[in-house]
This record gives sequence, structure tokens and C-alpha cells, in this order.
Amino acid sequence: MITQRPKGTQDWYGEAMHKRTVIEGLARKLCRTYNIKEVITPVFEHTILFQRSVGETTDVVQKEMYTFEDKGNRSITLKPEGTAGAIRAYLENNLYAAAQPTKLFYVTPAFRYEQPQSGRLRQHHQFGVEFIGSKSPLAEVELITLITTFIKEIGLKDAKLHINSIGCKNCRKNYNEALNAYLQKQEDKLCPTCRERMKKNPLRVIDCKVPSCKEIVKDAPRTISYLDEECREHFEELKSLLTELHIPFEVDTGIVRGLDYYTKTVFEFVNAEGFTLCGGGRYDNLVHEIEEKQDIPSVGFGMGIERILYFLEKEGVELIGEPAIELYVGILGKEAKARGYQMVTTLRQAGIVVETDYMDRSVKAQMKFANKIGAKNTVILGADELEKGKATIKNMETHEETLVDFDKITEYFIK
RNA sequence: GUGGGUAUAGCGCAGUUGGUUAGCGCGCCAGAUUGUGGCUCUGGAGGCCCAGGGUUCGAAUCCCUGUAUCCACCCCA
Repeated sequence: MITQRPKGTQDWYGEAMHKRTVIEGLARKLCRTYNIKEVITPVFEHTILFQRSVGETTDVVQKEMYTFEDKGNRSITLKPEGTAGAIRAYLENNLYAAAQPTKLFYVTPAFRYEQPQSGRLRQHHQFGVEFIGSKSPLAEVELITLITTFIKEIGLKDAKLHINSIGCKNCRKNYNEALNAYLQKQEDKLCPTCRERMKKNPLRVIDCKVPSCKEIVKDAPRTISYLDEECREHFEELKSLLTELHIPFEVDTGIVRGLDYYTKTVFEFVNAEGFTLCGGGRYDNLVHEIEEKQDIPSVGFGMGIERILYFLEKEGVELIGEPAIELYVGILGKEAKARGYQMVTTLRQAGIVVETDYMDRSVKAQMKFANKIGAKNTVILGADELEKGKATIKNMETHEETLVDFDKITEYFIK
């Protein structure tokens, strides 16, 4: 038990760890070209932040949060998503005082108490971007472009962009009325939770899991039919921008998203199997929900790192491997140890990837080891070599052997 | 929350209708004329057969309970 990790968690090591650094490396590289700055916020926040932003009526807040009380009787929650913390940091540190818009990205763990299965964990990791301060659909387009580029550069294919508009507060009022009118006709067939939802947040009924509710929801009115003029225009502009930029998309009126803060645009990138690789949307009222302040229109998305890994695996995509070990320096005998290790250090300082013996193994065992770790070249340093100031470098692939002066070994590899 | 599968060596798996010393492959360690890997051969280490209870002369094997893990639905990342 003591050596067993908690359910739904994962240890990162070896190949997966390396792939993750490649993924994060690409994310950082791309963000640099978009002038998006990295931000790291705490792993936990005050519970109320998520209640206010993600929303009291969401599944995430109602049953999936890791909430506990700290020793000062504060209610603390491990972040279930990345946006709330990033926006909190934006507000707390007055980032709105700088030239706007503000573009932030993060790579963060996120925690949700759920039943684990393939591609779904209790601790997962997200690469996310928040584009804060622009009400233009170009902000959506920017994020979508970034995601498209990311997917292409990492080597994935077949992620389809699905978009929808769920309108603003204004539209929501009309929509809720229409939805409630529809639901009321069959209210007795809804589950108790949904009847409660009808009062507080009818939109949540749309993604209820109870079969009888799903049946009713199937023919329920859709948000897209209740957009006001501004929201409709916004959506139209977004669609025409995407079209002009040759970014393929599909309008999916079923996308509602599980977080309450979304307004207007919501989008998802979905692969052929219907798995969501990444999702996001506009949240023009989130700042107001967190703090009684003026609204700051913003857009964001979160992309699951484990999901990317999963898709890479499924599609058989090979990422760039770890740098090979250029040279294995075998050290033989006590007398050679310090001088041999000195050479290892010198070579490493020159930027060459070097490994050596820490086990006092025989020459044979050292060669075996060098072979196992995939060293491209080997050299053995013993009494003979130290005396002559020369050693034989062996290419492990071609078996070629070259006698090289000690002071020329670095050059041999740098050439 | 609902429903399936799995649990035996570090890893991947066998294990007949219950039968006494629990196997195979890979990996690991060592050796095959003593300072040179891969291939081959030989040897070796390594198991409370998930846990607890029950049936039986006898359980890895049958029954019950629990736990873990994987997967599906749903939702998501």
C-alpha cells in the first residue's frame, strides 16, 4: 500500500516523461512566437474562487473537487482547471494596468475526483492559454490558430474543430425561459436534480446523465437559436474569419461545456473517436463573477497533456528522442579513477553527453553497460592510457577504433 | 454513479478435471584462458500465486467478502 500511488494518479519517468518535456517545449516555443507569457499559479486556491467561477451548479464543483480545510480553518481546493487561478492572478497583480490585451499561458496539474479510465485521471495536466481583454473574435481565432499549429507540429492529425455559441447573460435569459417552458411540459419525468437545476441553471439539464432526462433533452431548444444581435454578429464574424483563414470547423449546437463561466463562443478539438483533445471558449463575465468589477472580455482553452500523449500513441507518432550518449568513459583501476573522472568532467563542460562507471566493474561489464545504455562511442582509461596520454575510442556501431591524444578528445567529438 | 475484464518472478504471460519441488519468454547477475559490447552457450539470484475467510486429506486452481487496477457508459482535459 505504501508503495502504491493514489488512484487516478501517475508517475512520470522514462519515455513518457521525455515526451512530456517535448510537448511542453513545443507549447513554450509556440507561445513565444505569439507573445504569450508564462504564468505559474498555486496548485490550490480558496474554494470560493472555483465556486464563483466554475459555478455552483456544475459537476466539477458539486462532486469532483478536492476540497479540504487547512489548519487555519480556511476551505482550500486543489485546482480543478487552470483558468480561475490565472484570472485571479491577473486581477491580484494588477496585470490589467499594463498594455492590453494580456496573453498568458500555463502548464499545470489539475485535480478532479472522478472514475479513472483511459485518458482520464484524477490528477491530469493541462497546457492552457488565457487571452484577456479583447472582445474581438480575433482572440478566438488566435487561440484556434495556435492549437491548430500545435497539433500539426506535434505530429497529430484528424482533430476536428467544433464550435458553438451559448450567448451572453442577455441571451441566456431568453434561452432559459424557452428551455424551462419546454422542460416544464415534462417536468415530472425529470430527475430531482434537474428539477432543481431548472430553477438555478437550466443549461445544466442539457448534460444530465440520467437516461430519462437525456431523452427529454434531445429535442430541447438550442442556445444558438436565442442569441441576441451582438452575440449573433460575434459568432458570424468568427465563422467568416475562420473560413477566410481556411481553418475547417463544424458548428455543433450540442456543445455546452461543463463550466459556468463561458459566454458566446465555446469550442472543442475532437479526434476521430470523439475524444476531446482540448476545449475552451469565451468568458466575458468571469472577472465580474470573481470580483465585483468591470467585466473584462476574454477567451481561453485548456489542452490535456495526457490526452496528447494518448493520441500520439494511438496514431503511432514518434517524437524526437532523448539525446544519445556520445561517449562512455570506462575507468579501470584505482589509479585511473580521479584522472578518468576529470576527463569526463572536461568533456561534459564542452557539452558532450558522457557517461562513466560508478560500479567498479570489469572492462567487459563496462562495455556491456555502455552497449545497454546506447553509448555511441567508448573509451577505456587505465594505467596504459594514462602513461601514454593516448586512448582508443571505439565506435560501437562501426567497430572502428581510433587512437586519440587525451587533449584532443574533446575536438574529436566537437568536429 | 452503473456495468464488464484482470490480479502468479523486475516486465509480459502459462498453469490441464483441485494433487505434493509453481513454470516459460524477456530482463537482471556471473562465467565460456585472465583489459573490450551486441550473437551463442552454461550457470545463478529472484514468488506469503492481491488480502481475509470458507469448502477439502490437499487450493494458484472451487465459493464468499474486500482491495487494487484496466476498460465501457456519461462527462470531460
